[in-house]
Parts: sequence; C-alpha cells; structure tokens
Amino acid sequence: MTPPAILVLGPTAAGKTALALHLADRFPLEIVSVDSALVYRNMNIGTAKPDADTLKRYPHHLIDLIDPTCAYSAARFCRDARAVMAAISARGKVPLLVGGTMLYAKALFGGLSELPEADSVVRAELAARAAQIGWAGMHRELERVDPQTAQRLKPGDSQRIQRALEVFQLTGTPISTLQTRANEPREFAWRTLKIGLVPDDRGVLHQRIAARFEAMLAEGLVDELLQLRRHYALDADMPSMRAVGYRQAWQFVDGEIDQKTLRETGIAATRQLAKR
RNA sequence: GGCCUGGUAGCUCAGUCGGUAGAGCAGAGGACUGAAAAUCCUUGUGUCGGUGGUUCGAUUCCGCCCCAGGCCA
Repeated sequence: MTPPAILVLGPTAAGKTALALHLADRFPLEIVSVDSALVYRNMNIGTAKPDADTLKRYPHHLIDLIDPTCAYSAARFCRDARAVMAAISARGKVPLLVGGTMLYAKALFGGLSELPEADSVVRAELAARAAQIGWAGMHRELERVDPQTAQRLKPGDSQRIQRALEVFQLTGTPISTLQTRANEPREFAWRTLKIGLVPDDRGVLHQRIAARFEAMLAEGLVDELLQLRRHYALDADMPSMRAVGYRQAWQFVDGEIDQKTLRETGIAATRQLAKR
C-alpha cells in the first residue's frame, strides 16, 4: 500500500502558507517546504519565512538547512524530501509539500538523470576562463565536445553552458548523452494529491505583492542583509544573494540604487516570481 | 516675486550640432535536468509638458505659459 502525500504549488503571495496551516489544523499532516530560498538560515524577512511562533506550532521540514554562503540544489532537494517524506509516512502521518519552486517539484516527481554533482573547483576554473574569452567563446568550446547541447543553448546562457562543460570535464561524456539515458529508477512511493493555487485576479495578486514587499522593508530587510554580511563571508554572486529582495537590498547598501529604485525593482522582481 | 535646473515609453534616464527618438528596468510571450527567487531568448509609435514664433522642416533654437525641485528675496 503506497502512502499518501499532498502537494500544493503556487506563486508567491498566493496564500500557500495560509492554506497549509489550515489543512494542518484539521488533518494529521506534516509540512514539507518546496522552496529554494527557505533553505537558508537567517534569511527570514526577505524569504517571507513563517515566524518562529508559527514554526513552533507547525513544524516545517526542509527550511533552515544551510548557511547563506552555501548552495543547495534540486538533486539535494530530491534526496532530502524523500528521506523526510519516508519518516513522516512511517509516523503514520501525511507529508504536505508546499512551495513555489517548480524545478524542485518537477525533479522530485519526474526524477533527474544520473549526472555528477556540482563541483566548485571546476566551476571556478570555467568561470575564470569565461572571464577571458567570454561566454560566446565558451559556447564555441562546448560546440566542439557536445554539439547537440551547444545547439540547444544560446551563447549567452552562461549557467547552462558552464554546467554542460562541467559535466563533460568530470565524466568525459557529453551531458546530452547522459540526459537521454533513463532517469534513475526511482519509483515514487507516494500517491499524491496535487493542488495548484492559481490566482484568478492577477491585479489583486500584484497588490498583495507590493504590500508584502513594503512590509518587508518596514520589518528591516536592509538591516537583515547588513547583519548577514557582517556574519558571513558573502558575495553578490552567491545563490542566496541573488534571491529576490536580497539582490536589490545589496545594490541599495552598496549605493548602486536609491531607495525608490529598491522598492520598485523589489516589487517588480517579486512579481516576476509570481509568474512562474 | 527674481534666478537656476528639470519636464522624452508604465518607471529611471540617454539623445537629436534642426530631418518626428533609444537603453536599462517593468509588462507580454517563450526556453529550462545538481545555482531555479537562477540563467537565457523574443517583443519598443511615445501629442519628446502646453502654446506661439523662426524655418522647407522644431522634440531639438527663441518667446510666453503650466508643473516639479533648488537657491535668493
């Protein structure tokens, strides 16, 4: 008998958390976050993480896993989510997966090809080379070792070009070959009820997003960033600091943008999130 | 009241030594396999504040007016 699970996906500020808490009140559920930003410790305001009191009453799995200097990934999410879900089911409860990171959900339910893990040393080498010859140049190099992937990727798509070259360097096999092999045999062991929260009025959602971002600023998003910068050796290129809100706050703190621009671009970027 | 600086795409602004204008961001659409709140692709006609004048032709030069900000009274 396969155990049940529930998945709630939806854009930022659509009311996922409220729904999750409501469901958790009535049924024997445990909440599992499906969110690439909530995994960071001490990033609370800008990620709209539920407050300490809420977390105490409704424990969330897969939040506060790593420091902002570290990187998480879809693959790690899959492993962590499966482990956590198995434990919940073993307790006789139902995992309630809630979040907005579609890639994580897709990877969890659709599986990933067997590929090597990200390698920071190789990535640093590739980035250094890219700084010399540009990403269009890197794209030409990819064309030599993996024409199929090169054709698929635009010369400006730095992230995917880097990944493709990384995989080739680590395995000697083009990523396109590895990806066509069958996904890891991971028969997903849960019967899942999938719920998509789709706002019927985007205007209302946009207003909620604007109000929420203003509230984040009022709660001290900029201060939070300053503290993070004090306590961790952060860099604007790190995944955590590219997150919506933090990226803009970083630019504001460095004097690249003024307060008005911080507000406007922050709201706009959050809207972008809500589109996915 | 006088002087100065601005008023150009939803926003921030560039520009036209006079030939009706373009970037970034936003918006819209799309791609996506270990960074996904990421990375990338496509998409830009707007009484160039209003009104007179000079001119073959003004958003560009000149006058007046309106609006915003600053300085002086």
